[in-house]
Amino acid sequence: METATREKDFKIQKRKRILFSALELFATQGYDGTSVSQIAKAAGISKGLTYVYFESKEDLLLQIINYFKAEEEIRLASLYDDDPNIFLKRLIHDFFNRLRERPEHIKLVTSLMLQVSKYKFIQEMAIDKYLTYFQLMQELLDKIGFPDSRREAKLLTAMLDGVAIQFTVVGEDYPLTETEKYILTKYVN
Amino acid sequence: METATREKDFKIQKRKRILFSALELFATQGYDGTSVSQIAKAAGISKGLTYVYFESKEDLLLQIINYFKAEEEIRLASLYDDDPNIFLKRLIHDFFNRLRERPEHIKLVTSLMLQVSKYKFIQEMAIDKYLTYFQLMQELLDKIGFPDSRREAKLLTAMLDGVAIQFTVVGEDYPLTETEKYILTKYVN
Amino acid sequence: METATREKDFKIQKRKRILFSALELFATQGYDGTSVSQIAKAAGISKGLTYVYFESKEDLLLQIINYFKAEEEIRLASLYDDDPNIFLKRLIHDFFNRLRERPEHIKLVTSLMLQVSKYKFIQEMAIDKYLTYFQLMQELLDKIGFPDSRREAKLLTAMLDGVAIQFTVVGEDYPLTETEKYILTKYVN
Amino acid sequence: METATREKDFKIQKRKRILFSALELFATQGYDGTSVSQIAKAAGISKGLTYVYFESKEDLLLQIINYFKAEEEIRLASLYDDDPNIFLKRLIHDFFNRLRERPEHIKLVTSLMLQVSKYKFIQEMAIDKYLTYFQLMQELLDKIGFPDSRREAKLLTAMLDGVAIQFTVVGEDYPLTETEKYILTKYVN
DNA sequence: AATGAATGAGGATTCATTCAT
DNA sequence: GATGAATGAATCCTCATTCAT
Repeated sequence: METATREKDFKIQKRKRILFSALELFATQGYDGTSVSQIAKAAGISKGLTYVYFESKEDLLLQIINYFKAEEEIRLASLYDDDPNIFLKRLIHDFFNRLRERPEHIKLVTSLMLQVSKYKFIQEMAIDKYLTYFQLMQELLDKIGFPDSRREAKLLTAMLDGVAIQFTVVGEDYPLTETEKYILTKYVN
Repeated sequence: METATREKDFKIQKRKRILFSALELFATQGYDGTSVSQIAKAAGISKGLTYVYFESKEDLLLQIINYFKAEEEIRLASLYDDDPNIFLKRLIHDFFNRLRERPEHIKLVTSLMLQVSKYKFIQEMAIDKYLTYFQLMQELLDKIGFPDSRREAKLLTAMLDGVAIQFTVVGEDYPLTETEKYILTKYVN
Repeated sequence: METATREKDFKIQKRKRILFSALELFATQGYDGTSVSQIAKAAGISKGLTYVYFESKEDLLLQIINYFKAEEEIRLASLYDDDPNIFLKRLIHDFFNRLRERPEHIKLVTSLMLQVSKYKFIQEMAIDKYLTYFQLMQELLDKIGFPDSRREAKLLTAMLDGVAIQFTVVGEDYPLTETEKYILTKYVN
Repeated sequence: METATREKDFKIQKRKRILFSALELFATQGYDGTSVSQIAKAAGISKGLTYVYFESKEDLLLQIINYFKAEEEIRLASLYDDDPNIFLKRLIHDFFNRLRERPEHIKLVTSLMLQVSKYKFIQEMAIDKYLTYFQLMQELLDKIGFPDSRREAKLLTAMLDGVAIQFTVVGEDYPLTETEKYILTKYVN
């Protein structure tokens, strides 16, 4: 039993190595610009083994998206607070934090949103993500007392997406912290 | 003379057909996800002819970017007004208008910004575009009397980029006109 | 009539320009390594016009070979002398002279000899050339009084082909004149 | 261990099959006149596999040349003898032997010498080969007691190159053995 | 006569995927 | 489980040749 568990863990670790290698490469070179060989090499395994863990290159992308979804659910739960001001503040802070620490994640999701027609699961993910955040933001802004919460939520979510793009373009020079603070002063009491 | 001119026009038209076919495909499928054959077919010509008008697939992308640049220069000039309120209003209106009428243009530019490392000319274009708009917006907001024009310009430009992404995701359902009006009320007197 | 003649001359001149351009390029880059566009550009005409003067790329090669044959016939006639010593001396001198002045001609013929299987007319040319020179040399060496004229003719012709190759490899540094003299001392009284 | 070794051998064998297929085709059709597909088919493998063993078509040619170099070094060493007469005799005999048994090898090297400008490694090979043989021959002729060893070495090496060309042209009918004997009587005691 | 636009086959190369070991 | 050899379709691009002007 013990051994079986350790082996299973081992398998899960390897799966993750492949997944994250793919994630990083997809984010920097694009899905079509990345080959399975590159992914395997980055993960330190053979090309063939990739197909033991994932059905295809497309499946790899699907699983990355699934990973994003699962991670997001956990993240959202961990950020929750009854006080809408605190919750919103945390949401915004978390966005900037990920931009600092896992820029590839946000970069990849953002660019996938622009390739919505490639696969159906991309479109679903994109719409799902859009709706989730939009509704959440609206609710929070509403509770906080914004007069036009619906429109404001739209702007706020757009703003965050836009910051991700600008950060990608400008890189290190982009004043993430400053922008974060400025947005907070506008939306959070 | 007449004939020569007509022929030249014909050539220019064909060049544009190829350019726009490529533009549309690059915007929807990505640069790497689009083959030269697809471009040629969309333009109604043979694969080989593409290479009479453009040196390579990369050159095609470069020429699209050059076209964007030239078009933008003209557009900016035509939108200019001494009154910063009017100028800004026009800028914002024009952005939404293009989103309505030439969504591929904005989609492509936006997605290229996320692939900044692919070619040097993409990076240059991205940084150039970012700086140009940021500075212009800041100047206008400054004249209009915004207290923190620098930070506000950053938000405004980010917001517009973000709207483009959301419009791509949601499509027809996205309330472009409403969002435009709402942004105008916030930034223009 | 006058005009017609001049026009005909003009045509012949243009034909020659194409032929020589092809000859030079075939010699330096090889037949397969040379494109019809390159030939046309080198001749200062359009691609299409090439096909007015020559049926195909293959035909161009065939005509070059025909040109070589015709030129050779004239050359041989002009070198003829009743005295075998003088005739042989002239033959050898002429070979070295062409190597100095028209290295491409010899280079091309030599390399075609190594591609004998490509087209039948290449093989015919090669065998014809080989036999012609071999028989001529043998006859002369015989008259001069060489004991084993047949074998010696074989060596002498091989020697000349080999000098062409070595000259191609070494270039300017190769002592053409010295080698010529040395060969003459061995074979001509 | 056993299995691994056998597999490695298998790989080396396959590599050699590709190399020799290319060698033969390059020799008969020229480098530019030969496609990678043809090579693959001749080697009994798929086009794609060629690129597992060789980086490119150019690399294939380079490796052929490297193979020639290595083989030549071994050959020269095995032919060596303190007696210059014996050494020279063996050198000449070996040349004719290869012409009989591996005509493609000599044909390819000879035709590459005429395409010296194509790749730098061709030029290097050609000059290296020329100098090596020229110096070796001169030294031997010198020891044997030829009065003008330098010039004579030049002629002898040229002669051999020329014989290769003539053999290519004439084929089976060319009297290799007779020519070999005749050359030997002239240069070896 | 002369051009060069246009075509489609073919060339070198890459790549997702499979499979024997 | 793990490898990487092997395949063949697809990619970018070139080129001989044709044809409308």
